[in-house]
Amino acid sequence: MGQSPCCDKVGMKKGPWTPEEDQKLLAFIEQHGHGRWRALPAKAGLQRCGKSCRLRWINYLRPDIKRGKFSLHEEQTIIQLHALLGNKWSVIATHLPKRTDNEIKNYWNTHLKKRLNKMGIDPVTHKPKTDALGSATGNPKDAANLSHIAQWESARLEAEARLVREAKLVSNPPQNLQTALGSSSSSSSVPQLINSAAMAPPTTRSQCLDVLKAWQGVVTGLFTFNTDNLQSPASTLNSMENMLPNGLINDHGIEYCSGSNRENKDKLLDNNMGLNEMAAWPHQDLHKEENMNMEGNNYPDIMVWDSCNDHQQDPSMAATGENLKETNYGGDSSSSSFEEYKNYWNNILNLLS
DNA sequence: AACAACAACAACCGCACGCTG
DNA sequence: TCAGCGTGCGGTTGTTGTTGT
Repeated sequence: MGQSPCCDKVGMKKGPWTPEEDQKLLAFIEQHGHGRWRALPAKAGLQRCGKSCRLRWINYLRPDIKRGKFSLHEEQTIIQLHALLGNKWSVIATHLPKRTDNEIKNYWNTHLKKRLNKMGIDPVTHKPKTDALGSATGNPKDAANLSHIAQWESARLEAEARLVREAKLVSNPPQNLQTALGSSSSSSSVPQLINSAAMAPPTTRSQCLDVLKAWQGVVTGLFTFNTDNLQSPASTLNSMENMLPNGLINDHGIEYCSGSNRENKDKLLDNNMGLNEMAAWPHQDLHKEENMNMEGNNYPDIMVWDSCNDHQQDPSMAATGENLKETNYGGDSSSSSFEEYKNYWNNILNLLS
C-alpha cells in the first residue's frame, strides 16, 4: 500500500521549533483539540508538516509529560522492561508515567546502553558478557524456565500497553474537532482532544486494572502450572487454550465468550489479543493500584524485588515479587528458577544503584 | 581563545497498520 | 477488495551544548 507524503514538503520548515511556533501549536490545540494532523498546520498558521506538529506535541508540548532527569527507579524500570520487550519503546513508555517513548528511547541510547556496556552487560541480550551473573546452576532447564518467565512477562506487558491505548481512545471521544477542522473530511479516526478531561491525569490505568482484576478473579486457581508445561511456548499455548475461562470481559465491558461458545473463544484467541497475551493475563498483580509512588505514579509491578535496597522504591513493591512467585510461577520446581531470576536482576540493578 | 571531539537531546524519516469510503 | 488517509512506531540524523586540548 503506497503512502503519500504526509504533506507538501515544499516550503515546509524543518529543524528546531521556535517558541512562536510552539505557542501557535499550543494555542490551536487548546482551542480545537488535536488529531487530523495533516490539516492542522495550515489551520494553525504553521509552516510545518503535520507529522512534525504531532511529534512536537506528543514529545514536548503535551501538558502531561515530565521532563528532566530520570530517577533511579525509572532507570531500573527501563532496563527491566527493555530486557523483556526489547526496543518496544511505546510499550515501555506506558509503564513510565509522563515519559514519552522518544525520551525513553533517547535516554536508553545515550545513557543506559553505555552504562550497561561499561558494566559488562550486553544491552541487547541483557546478559553479562562473561555470564558471571547468568545461571548459577548452569542447568539448561532453569535457563529455559527463566526464558519462559520472561516471555510471559513480555506478553503481559504488551497486552497491558494495548489496553491502555485502547482505553485512551475510549476515554477521549471526539467532540469539537470536526467543527474546528471543517467537515469536509471523510475520516473517522478518533482524535484525542485536549479538553479539560484530556488534560487530567489519565484514568485509563485503573480501567485497565479493573478488568485485569476481574480476570484474575475469574481464573484464580486455574493457572497452577506444572513447570513441565513451561518447557516451550507451544506447550504453554496449548495449556492456556484449554484453560481459558468460558466468560471473559474486556476493558469496555464486552463479553467475548459466553458459556462454552467455542467459536467466540476462538475469535478471541485469534484477534483481539494474542494467545500469549491472554496467557499472560492471569498473573496480573492484584495490588497494582497500590503501587503508587509519592507523585501518584503507577509503576510496573514486574521484577522489582524487596532485596533491591532501593530507597526510592515504594515499599509496597516489596510484596509484588512474592505475589508474582506465589500466584504465577508457583510450584516447588519453579521456585528455584524464580529465585534465580530474581537474583539475576537484583545483581544487575544493584550495580546501577 | 579557538578548535575538535564527544555527549545529549530534538526532530525527521520511512514503514506498517487500522480504518473508512 | 482496494486505495487513501491518519497515525503509531522505531531507527536514524541533525543540532546544540559541554568538555578537553
